[in-house]
Amino acid sequence: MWTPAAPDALAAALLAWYDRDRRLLPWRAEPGQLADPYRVWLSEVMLQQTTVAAVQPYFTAFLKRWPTITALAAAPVEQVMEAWAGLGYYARARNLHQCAKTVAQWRQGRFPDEESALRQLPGIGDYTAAAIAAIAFGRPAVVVDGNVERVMARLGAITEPLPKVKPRLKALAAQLTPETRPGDYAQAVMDLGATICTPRNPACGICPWRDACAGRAKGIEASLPARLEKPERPTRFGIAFWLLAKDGSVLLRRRPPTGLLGGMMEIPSTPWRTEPWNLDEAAAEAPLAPAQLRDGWRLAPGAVRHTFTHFHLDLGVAVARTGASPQARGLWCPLDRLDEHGLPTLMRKVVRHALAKAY
DNA sequence: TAGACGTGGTT
DNA sequence: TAACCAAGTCT
Repeated sequence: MWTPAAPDALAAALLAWYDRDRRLLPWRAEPGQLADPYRVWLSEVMLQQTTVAAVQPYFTAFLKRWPTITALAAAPVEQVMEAWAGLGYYARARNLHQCAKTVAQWRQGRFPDEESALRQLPGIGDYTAAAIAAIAFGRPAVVVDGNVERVMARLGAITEPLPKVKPRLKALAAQLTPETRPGDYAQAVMDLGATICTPRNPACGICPWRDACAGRAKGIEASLPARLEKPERPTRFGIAFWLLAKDGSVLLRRRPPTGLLGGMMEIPSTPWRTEPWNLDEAAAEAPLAPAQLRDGWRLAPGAVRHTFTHFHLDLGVAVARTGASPQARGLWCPLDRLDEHGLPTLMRKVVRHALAKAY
């Protein structure tokens, strides 16, 4: 296995680059300082599989609304879900709130300062536990995210594919992790991956590790890390029901607490299945029986296309009107108050489609 | 353990 | 345009 000739020198070079070129982000402390654990935790959870640009406004809004972990713990989970709407991976919001309650109730609002204890909290896995231990508590934890995996694969010219090669990449990362300023070091490697050692067109010419990089020396850096082929994404079909009451409100419903878009509000719809639906067949799944509708269901032209991690969704929108606001499983919501429910992006697309095509 | 789990920017 | 993939975790 390839090993760096002088790991200490590499870490030092990276820290020097970081001190000069680091990005200014609202959750970061000054170089050499430890950051507030609450901010570190909140930002790291938001940053899971999510870009810095997407996270920034949410981080600011959360911190303003819930300045401490105790305040967050005291909030109803529905409000946390609503504030998270649009960020994706909604189990994170539920776990975030559960974690806040646990730390507030059992630890007086103070996070554990060790990786192993952090790892026990909901929503905190290997990466996040190491990141909090390093960045908020100065522990020399080995922080490995997608950036670090890419940087290590290139630095060591490691060509075996992910995910099998993860342990090797972590072992290399461990060799390089310094005892001094481990939090700054962790953020520096991730910054390096995000800004220089990028997935495509890495800027090797300005990389502080260019002279040590075995991948660059072999000219194979752009192809690393290798990955196993992913199965292709199937397409699923559904029909959403845009049901308008006489007073102009529409019917919403809350999804089950776990699973896809778990706990979020939605426009009711048929199940999402592999076969397309025809309107008559779909109407049997509607939240209101045909007898209670003024006319029948009418299919709006076009459809909403949305891509999830593991499938494409083709969602038609059926429209109908009804009398007053009859009993239905769900919540009648005035059109101008839809925002207050924190609809996930897919459901915002359905709203936009209905408003554009159905009036 | 491999699949479920969102979204938006980039190419 | 469609594929790729980003500061992962959970089951």
